[in-house]
Amino acid sequence: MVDRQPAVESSPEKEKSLNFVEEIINDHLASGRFGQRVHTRFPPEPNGYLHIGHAKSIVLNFSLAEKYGGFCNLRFDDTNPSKEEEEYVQSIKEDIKWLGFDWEDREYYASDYFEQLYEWAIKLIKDGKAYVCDLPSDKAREYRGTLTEPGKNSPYRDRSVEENLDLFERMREGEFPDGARVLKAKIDMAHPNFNMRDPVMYRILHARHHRTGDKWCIYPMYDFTHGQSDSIEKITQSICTLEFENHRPLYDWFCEKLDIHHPQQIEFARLNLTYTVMSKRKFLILVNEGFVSGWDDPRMPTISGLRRRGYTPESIRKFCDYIGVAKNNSIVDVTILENHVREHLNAIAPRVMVVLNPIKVVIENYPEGQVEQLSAVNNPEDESAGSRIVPFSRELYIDRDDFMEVPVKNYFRLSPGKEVRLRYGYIIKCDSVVKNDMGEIVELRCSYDPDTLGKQPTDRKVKGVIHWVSAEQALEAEIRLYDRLFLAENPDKVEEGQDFRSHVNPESLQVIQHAKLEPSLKGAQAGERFQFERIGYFHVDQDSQGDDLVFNRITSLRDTWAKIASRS
RNA sequence: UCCGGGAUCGUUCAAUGGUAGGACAUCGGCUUUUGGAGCCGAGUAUGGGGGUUCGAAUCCUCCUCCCGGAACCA
Repeated sequence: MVDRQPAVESSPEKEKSLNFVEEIINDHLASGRFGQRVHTRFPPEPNGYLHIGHAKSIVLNFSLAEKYGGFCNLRFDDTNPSKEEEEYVQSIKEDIKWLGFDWEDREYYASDYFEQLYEWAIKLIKDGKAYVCDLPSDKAREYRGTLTEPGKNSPYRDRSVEENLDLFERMREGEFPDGARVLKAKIDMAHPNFNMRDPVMYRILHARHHRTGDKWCIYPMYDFTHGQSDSIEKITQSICTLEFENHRPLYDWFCEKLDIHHPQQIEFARLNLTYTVMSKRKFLILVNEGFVSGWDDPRMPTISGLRRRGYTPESIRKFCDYIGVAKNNSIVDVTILENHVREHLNAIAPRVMVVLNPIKVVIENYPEGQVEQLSAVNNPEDESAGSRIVPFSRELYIDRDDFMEVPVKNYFRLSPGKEVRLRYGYIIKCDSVVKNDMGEIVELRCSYDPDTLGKQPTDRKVKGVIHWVSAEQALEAEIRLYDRLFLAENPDKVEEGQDFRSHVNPESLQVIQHAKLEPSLKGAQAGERFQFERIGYFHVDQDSQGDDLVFNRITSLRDTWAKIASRS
């Protein structure tokens, strides 16, 4: 494979400091350990959906390859047929593509290496470095020793090479039931690192594999697969998470004993986020017990959940880049993620006016039947986004939050006798309040100042600006207001006898059925994102059917007023 | 308890023997037809003790705390 040109150097005056992985790579480059090559890989097990934590690894591996002009492979670590499925392969590929990365033709599967792995196992047996062990798993556990006591040698440890070869071949032939025998590496039962106490290389598993079918009934373990797969693919830096640190000596042992290309394993801290959980097991509980609607529920930190929520791939990539890579366990504040999507959407999302919780406004001095077409800017951050027309008429809707019968201090929206600016429109004044028998406000009677369209009155200052929708032309839609799934910063921190379930936010989803939308939203397509002015960013959900639109709240706008109001 | 890691503002990442810095969060101000966005400013950190050095977050040493490890999972 030819090397690519490194990505264009960023401006030298703004030199970004290197993370520890880049420092290691630079050392390798300087020493020439792998020539001048950088070749990484992202190695998911196809046994679940990808989440934001995987995104960190994906971004790291692919970006490093790009930065150094190398390559990044996609390799499925599919050595456990009892847990893996084709469905997951597809979703993983889709998620990586959506994030914006391309593995080109380098899509590999550990299962493609099974034959080579088998031959390498034979070699180790012949070299006296592996043996077939008949100890059942519970016995094997006893022989392994404990944290403080060394293990002891299996009684099968000194079988002859011939016997081992014979037994291992018969394991492959399917002569023995699951669990009857394993192939182990002969290392050191007294090693302080458990992974070196004669680790299992192969187990018997009469299970159908999603790619190799029934060809095999013995499957290699992770430790006997991963390093060699890296080796076969001529990987240079094999980047994984911290929990594999203890496996590195074994990774190195196999490469050495097999005398094959030997990549450098480098471990980094996985991503943790506040107010969420990040494990397949917990996702499964959330889905199975109905806390969420599925793996792609917009509250889930899965890639598919974030996608459905409306997050942009750019913002996720930028976030991953921003949080950096290090070895200390950290919990990243989820607001940092939210800020990244806000920042991106602020630049690209068209603005529209939507009233979530409508209250009718009648402008009594505005002619009945008259409709004015007002011009509204699509995106103040992007002049090229142009403008659109919004109809204005005698009857409108405004949000309930934008009116207070008895205003609190510093409230500068609408209240009796007070004025407010209708965004892109006129200044109106609330003259009276209409209530029903229950005392609930059903309507506001107002008057408008015709001389305030596009200009500020000279005799007074009107500070408040609110959004609105013309009643007759309004569209209706379902709006799903998503909030964080957990109320606790760390959902796993619980009282005795409880678990993360007890921290689930019962109000993480609030559905609004008949929100009022400005008519320009007609024809909005699933996947489009908008800023509802003064409210937040919203994504047209796939549940939308033609004119029956469904919007997901991606994230709210920063709400300074809410902050002030909640303080008092 | 054994082995392997880790410890810097509230959070996260820098500073690689030479003024501890940025971002987010917080607080204050300016500006604004989004209480949005933007702009300006403020406060807050080297886990602890010893040592080396003119000088230590950085090197040495002892201690403390946190994380991971005893699947025929990855």
